[in-house]
Amino acid sequence: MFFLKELPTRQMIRGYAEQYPSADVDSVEQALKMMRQASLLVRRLETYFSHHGISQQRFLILIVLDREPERTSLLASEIAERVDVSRPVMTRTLRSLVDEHLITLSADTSDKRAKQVSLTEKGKTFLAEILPGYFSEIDKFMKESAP
Amino acid sequence: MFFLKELPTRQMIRGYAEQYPSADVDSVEQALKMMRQASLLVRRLETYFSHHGISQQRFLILIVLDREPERTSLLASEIAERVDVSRPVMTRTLRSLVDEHLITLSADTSDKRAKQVSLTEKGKTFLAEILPGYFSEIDKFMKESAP
DNA sequence: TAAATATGATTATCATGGTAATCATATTTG
DNA sequence: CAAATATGATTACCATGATAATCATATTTA
Repeated sequence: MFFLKELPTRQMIRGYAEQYPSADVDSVEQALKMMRQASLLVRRLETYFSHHGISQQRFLILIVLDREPERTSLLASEIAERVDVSRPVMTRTLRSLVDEHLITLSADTSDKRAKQVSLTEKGKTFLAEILPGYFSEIDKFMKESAP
Repeated sequence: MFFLKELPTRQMIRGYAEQYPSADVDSVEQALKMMRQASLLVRRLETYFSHHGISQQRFLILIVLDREPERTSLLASEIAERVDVSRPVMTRTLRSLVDEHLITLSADTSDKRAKQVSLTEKGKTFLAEILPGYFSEIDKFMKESAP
């Protein structure tokens, strides 16, 4: 992440922009601000999650499973693709969710390599409990940092 | 980080917003987009840095040292404060920068606990080499993701 | 000033991100 | 159809974030 408090000055960006005339000082400055803001929000949300014994990554997996109305399960690789995280990370994170009984894994009937992942009832309930607070944390953050 | 590809739908956010009327659907949606965008940019920059044998964190330390015109060194704790990262992370990262001869550490004369951190000539040169590419990566990213 | 508290840095430990390599099974292709 | 290739999942290993505890030294306070 990117927590730098004092961003590079416009002056400094301009100095480098001179060497690379295509670089737009405003858009670089905007990008740096965006990374800082997003990092602060992620940190805030991680704190929220930690108070509920979960993490952003585990939360996103639950969300992705819950959001699939026409399917009762997804492959681990499908979740990794949607959450956009590497498969080894997925393997590890799914294990921790199984340990907490928030999801279950089952063998795929047509592909012996694959694993189907489903939300448990506990997982659904838990998600429903923490989601309002999640949105409310985001909302609070945005109101605080508004100009 | 936050890489979720398909963000929660407005519909879904609205559902939770109903329970928490203070939550503004637009600002929540904007926040989710911001986290995703920033995460993608951070990932892009980490790739850039890895091609140069450095990391975002190590880079930011060099930047902070370089940006202090009236001082030749900063305390480790001052850098941690500016980069907004925990001190144990700072200790570890400074060690790797020393190993690569990009900074030097020296004892503080007035406080025996403290360590002064300075950029080496190699550190200054290296920073000057990678900075233009850094800004240009950001600029490219912003142009790509512009509407 | 002696005791209590605070601070700079570090160590130990844990969580979570990544890539490379591997295993098992599917799929494609010669 | 056998060999080559691709894919789902995992293991091993490394980087980087955090907190708690510790050590040494400063500073405050009783």
